[in-house]
Amino acid sequence: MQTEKRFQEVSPRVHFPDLEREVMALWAEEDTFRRSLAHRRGGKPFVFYEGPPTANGRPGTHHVLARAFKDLFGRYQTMKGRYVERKAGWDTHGLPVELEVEKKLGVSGKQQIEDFGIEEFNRLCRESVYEYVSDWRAFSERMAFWLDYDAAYWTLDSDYIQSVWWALKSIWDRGLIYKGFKVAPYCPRCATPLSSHELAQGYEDDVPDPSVYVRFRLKQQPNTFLLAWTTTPWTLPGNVALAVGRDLDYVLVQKRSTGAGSSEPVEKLILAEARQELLQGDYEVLKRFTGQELLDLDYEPLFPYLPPEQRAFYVIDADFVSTAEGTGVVHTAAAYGADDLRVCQEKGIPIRHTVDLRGRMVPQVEAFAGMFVKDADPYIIADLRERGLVYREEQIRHTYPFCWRCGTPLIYYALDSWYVQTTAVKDELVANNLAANWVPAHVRTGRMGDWLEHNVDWAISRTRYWGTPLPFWICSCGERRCVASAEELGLPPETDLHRPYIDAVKLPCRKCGGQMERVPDVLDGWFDSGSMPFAQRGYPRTGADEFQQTFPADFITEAQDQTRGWFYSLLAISTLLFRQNAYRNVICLGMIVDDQGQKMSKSRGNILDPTKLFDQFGADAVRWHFFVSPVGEDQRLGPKTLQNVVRQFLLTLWNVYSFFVTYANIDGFSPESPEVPLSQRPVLDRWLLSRLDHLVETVDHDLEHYDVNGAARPLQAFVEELSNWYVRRSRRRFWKSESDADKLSAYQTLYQTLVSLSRLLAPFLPFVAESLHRNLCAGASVHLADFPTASGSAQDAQLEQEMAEARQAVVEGLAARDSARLKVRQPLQSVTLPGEFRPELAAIIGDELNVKEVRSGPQFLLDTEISEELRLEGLARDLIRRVQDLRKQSGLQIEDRIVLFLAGAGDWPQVISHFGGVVAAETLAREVVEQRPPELAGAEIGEDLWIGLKRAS
RNA sequence: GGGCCGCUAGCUCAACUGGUAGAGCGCCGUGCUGAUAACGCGGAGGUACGUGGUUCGAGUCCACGGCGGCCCA
Repeated sequence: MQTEKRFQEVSPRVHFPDLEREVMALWAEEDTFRRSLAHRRGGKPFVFYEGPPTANGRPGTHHVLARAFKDLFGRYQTMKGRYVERKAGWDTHGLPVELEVEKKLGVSGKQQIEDFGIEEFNRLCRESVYEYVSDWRAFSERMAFWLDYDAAYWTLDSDYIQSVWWALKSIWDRGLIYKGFKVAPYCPRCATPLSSHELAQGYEDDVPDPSVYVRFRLKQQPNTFLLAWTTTPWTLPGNVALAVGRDLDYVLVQKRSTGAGSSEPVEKLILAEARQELLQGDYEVLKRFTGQELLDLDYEPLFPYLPPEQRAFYVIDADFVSTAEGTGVVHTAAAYGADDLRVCQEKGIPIRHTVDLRGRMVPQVEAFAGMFVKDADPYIIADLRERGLVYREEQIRHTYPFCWRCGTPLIYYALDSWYVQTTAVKDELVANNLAANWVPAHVRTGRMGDWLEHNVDWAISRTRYWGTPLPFWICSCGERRCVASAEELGLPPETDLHRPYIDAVKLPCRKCGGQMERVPDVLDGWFDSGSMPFAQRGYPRTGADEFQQTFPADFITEAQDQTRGWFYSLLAISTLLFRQNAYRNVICLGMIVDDQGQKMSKSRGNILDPTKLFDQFGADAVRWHFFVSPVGEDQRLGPKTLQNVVRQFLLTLWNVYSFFVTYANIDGFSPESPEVPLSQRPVLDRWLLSRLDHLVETVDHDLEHYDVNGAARPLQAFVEELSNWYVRRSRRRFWKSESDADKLSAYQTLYQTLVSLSRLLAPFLPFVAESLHRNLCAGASVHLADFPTASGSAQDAQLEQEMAEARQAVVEGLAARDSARLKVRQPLQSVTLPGEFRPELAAIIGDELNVKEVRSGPQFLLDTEISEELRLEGLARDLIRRVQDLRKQSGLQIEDRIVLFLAGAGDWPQVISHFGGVVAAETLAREVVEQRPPELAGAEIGEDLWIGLKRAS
């Protein structure tokens, strides 16, 4: 072996964030990502779809989770030889962007936006999107998420929009797009529906509202009334039905007569048996029955304002009826409740408004026309009271939503909405979902399957400004048309297709020759992102080949809140257009919660800033934490957890590596040295290589099957074994003076292990693995390397088993020493172990336990007798220990040779004469001199011994 | 109100299909160290969210309830 340093010196004290920045610089300089792509060009594609983050707001720690998983498989499959195109994408449309611009402008609500001007408003929305993109890119690069940003797709591009239009047109042509109503929380002052996100911001507790129990007279039994309850009397003029539960129990009751004589017939009331407590007075139950018997009974409308076009004003069955509150008979106003609307649509009951878009009663509701809904409440109650239809009235306090902008009480209101009739393909959706491999498996039939079982039509329109404009044109004659491209409108393909420009485009009506106008709504942003498999190619106008080669995806991953989001929109659109799912494998990740298990939110102030985590612990540490934590479950994350990852795993790995480099340089180890055949390597090496081969097998298999925990946890366990058993047991082999086959075998084994390990770890820890690999492999990037493959031939299950038994024997031996209060430095004569150990393992056991002989016998027995010879040897080992300390204190290098000076009395001369050679060998002393030179500092050990040393020249 | 997931040591989490509850961190004692931000051995620490049930046997299967998370209503 030569003495030149083959490997760059590695400090055991490493600062991972700094290391990562150095690696990033290297990647930038060498363009490693592109080279990794070019390297595999022509390989079988592995198709990954990037679920586009909303380019609005800064990245959070939950984004690290998803991006770590995305990156893991991209790198792994690349190393397996696949070509993994990783096209970035940006979700650029939607309400969050609009709200941000509203905030910037200090305007709120649709009226103010329109006053401000849609053109300028949308221009600012577009601008706002670009502001965050550089943040996102820097963040992603910092965590080593390799993605092709230069080829990113943008949902706001004209090409993208036209692909989406084409998709809508295809669905339109199948007859699966229709216009209907959708009930949404609505602010009558702002004249706008609110998203669930906005809704959540405006709830107030203890809001007073009227609570009214109303009599509905049965047509066939004018003396019998159904009792129904409402807290929104303004919806009563819109009543069209009463809902009961088919299987709930009801009673017919009558007040006990207080005496004879009254000629007035006594009224009978119907309500749920469980709700009788609300009755005022002494009632007797005349009859009990289930809701089934009430179905189809007609009742008298409370008001005459809605002459029915079809059957209405009768008792219907509904699954949402409960007896938790109210009467078990639910007043149903088709246009003012989501349940109401749904059940009326199912029953064919007509849906008509009694309230206009400003929240005022329409003219047809004569007595209350023009009143604001909340103002109309007392008048409506009074009207009913006068007619004897109010059974009971009071006030309640409950939680009620208000507009987060203006404080106006919200109402639930049916608005025109465009739908995709996904229920028409429900069976296909279910089947296509079942064809996908879900991780964790339960999501497939659980969360996702359940959602599909309860599938409702997809409301795709939004009455907003910044989004893909709906390509629907309507004529006053009723003719409707869907457009699939700019060309169809006579516009160049690169035209900005956003509002307001598109609003100005009128089309001639093919039917009546009149002018068709565009439906002013924009598209639900989920339709944008769910269209990405083809829209990112501009398909079908462009990119047909690329699309066909990259559909469906082999793999996607996002967090579980995407079940109803992207996971669904991809599935729904692909099913409608291509009759299959858009992805084959999907990992559904959990949410990030703080170390208290609470959701992270700005208002709680428990948000973890990922860049701070990267600066403190490094991105690899954060990534690794996610890979070993249970996939698909909530992830608790705090600084302590990450500190643990660094100390326990990353530093352990690093120190093994640093150890290797230190000694390999001292010894001039060359990776090209002729290989010691496996069969000739010592047992420890054969054991490690067997473990390694098993590890390769496990990691490869589990990554192939998307089992990230299954791959990461054994890696962590291996590093622990490597450090705390293999290296610990092998240290002497590395730093002994002679260069023999044993030493070479140790170097070759550890080198081979570290190289394989760095390749195994590359997808998980791209920075650390790169740093190791480059130094070990003459500057070659690990991300251009092949993933290790298990040979099988190195595996020796028998040996692994025996080693496990040997380690167990060591554990027991050390425990026995401890309870006999015999410190380990004191040699003992023998230990007797049950079972046979091959000599090499027996030697290891003897060394660990510091005993001269390892015998086999019927049971465990530690010989605790200390002979004079053993006692002196124990002193010798004390001496060695002292000298080593002094070496270290004196700042000597590990390989420095010394001259050792000893001056001792009592036992020491005898120790030196018996064991001086051993002491010299262990402490790298060229000579041992029994004198105390006055110029040497040295150290007094107890009363009888002085030691000193100097570097040998 | 509904669906899914989780609840195991102070904390973070394991335990293949039912078979004596484990690890890491933290704590205490001790040993070892040219062994690293260490490592070894020993110890303290558990009514497994609760209640019922199935079973020779339940952390594991079933039912009901509680708490947390996500989604839907």
